[in-house]
Amino acid sequence: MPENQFFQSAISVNCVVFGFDGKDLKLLLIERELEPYEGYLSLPGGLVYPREDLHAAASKVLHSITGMNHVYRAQLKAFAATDRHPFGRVITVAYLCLLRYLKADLSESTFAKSTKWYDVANLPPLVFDHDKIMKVGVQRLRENIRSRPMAFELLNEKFTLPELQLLYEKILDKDLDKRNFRRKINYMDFLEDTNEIQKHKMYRPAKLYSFNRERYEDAVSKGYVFSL
Amino acid sequence: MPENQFFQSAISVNCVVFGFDGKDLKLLLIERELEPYEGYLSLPGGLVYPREDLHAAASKVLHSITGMNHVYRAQLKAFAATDRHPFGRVITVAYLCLLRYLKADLSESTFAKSTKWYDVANLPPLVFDHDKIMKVGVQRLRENIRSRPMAFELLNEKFTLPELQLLYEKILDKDLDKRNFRRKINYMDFLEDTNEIQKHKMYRPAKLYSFNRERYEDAVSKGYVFSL
DNA sequence: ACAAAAGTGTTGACATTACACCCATGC
DNA sequence: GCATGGGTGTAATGTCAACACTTTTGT
Repeated sequence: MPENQFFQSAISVNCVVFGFDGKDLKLLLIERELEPYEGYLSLPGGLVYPREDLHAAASKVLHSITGMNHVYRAQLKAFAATDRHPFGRVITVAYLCLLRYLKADLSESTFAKSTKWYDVANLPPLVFDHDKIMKVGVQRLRENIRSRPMAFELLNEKFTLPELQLLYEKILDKDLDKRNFRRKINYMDFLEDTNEIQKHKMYRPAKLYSFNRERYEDAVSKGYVFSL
Repeated sequence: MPENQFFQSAISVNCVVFGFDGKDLKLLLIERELEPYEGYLSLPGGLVYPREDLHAAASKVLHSITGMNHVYRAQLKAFAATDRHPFGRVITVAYLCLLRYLKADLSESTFAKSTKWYDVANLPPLVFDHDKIMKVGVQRLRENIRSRPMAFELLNEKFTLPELQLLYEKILDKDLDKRNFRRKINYMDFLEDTNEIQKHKMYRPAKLYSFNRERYEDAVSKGYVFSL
């Protein structure tokens, strides 16, 4: 017998969505189309239906604003301050999401007035407690990027080592030594030289590499631990 | 205007409570006094009142079963499978809790038939998805114990180095080298020799140390990172 | 004096840092 | 041929792992 005072909360998901445009780390934000705070900037998210799974709800949000499926997402943290939402008790579970910047189609978004990428280094204020959520997301990304192969989710399937290094530098907010960085890369035999090179550059083009997930998983099962 | 179909969920907290008896890593479990699953073993927890904060709810649970306040607790993860509770949609936020084994008074518990410590290495089955939650807790403890000063929450204010080392060995489930372990300890000047020694031992007694949190925080603010 | 666990340093292997020049391309 | 960023090795330093004996206590 449910005690009714308890079954009166709502559950939502919010996505801290990172992208990389080749120069800066970006965060995907929407201009809210619904009350409360219509027109203000917010993390993408939505209420979770009574019979809906959280991962599925996060996927739905991501699909609706980017047109993409199977995007990397990991649970970040639950935020449940009693006063975080004006309509009542809404507990939100935040997800850390990574996707390939260029593949996101931001035009077909249905529940936002606009969906845009913003520089993580220079973010506008957000509604509710989304500033706090975003900060936890940035910190988690920073903590995990060196011990997990997350960066490859943000780059194209084929990427160059200068791109990879710059991404690490932007996330960690510090410069890395090119030769030391590349030495570590060379130990990773799941990073494959595609024998292709970049085109349309005004200077020496870089080699293109790809991340072979099967070989990575195989190495992990043999005790390998990622470290960059 | 709230859409009512959304405001029908309940929020609960569950605590993965670790202790250390000097020999083995322990988990605190209760025998449920309420339906569903009355009499079965479960993580301590409870529903969160509409105007109650999650941290406060976790504190309340911990106080009610141990008589202790100000116990270490950190949010672990939210669990929200649609079918995890027979009475309806109940999202639970799990907390990782650490406390001093001997200080817990398990006699005065009000909402459980019994509250007992169980060996983490040899646990009975638990209700709902609590097995899964417990496993995430054990894994998180393992991941974090080397990079955060968490072990001192599990030991008495004054502890010996053999105790500390054994605790690490139980959590990491591997033997550590005594001399290498102690060398790292010696670098930590926030671990203070109390100039006292153990008593009532049939062999050479060990020195007692204490963790000076102020000095630790001070070192952290100067860029120190804990590592053991 | 014996049993049991506490306490103590050195060495070699490995990983990390610092550092400067030549190379390939488009214009 | 020049401007631009891509690509490459080595030496010094710091960190980590392996290893055995002496000390202190209670009985």
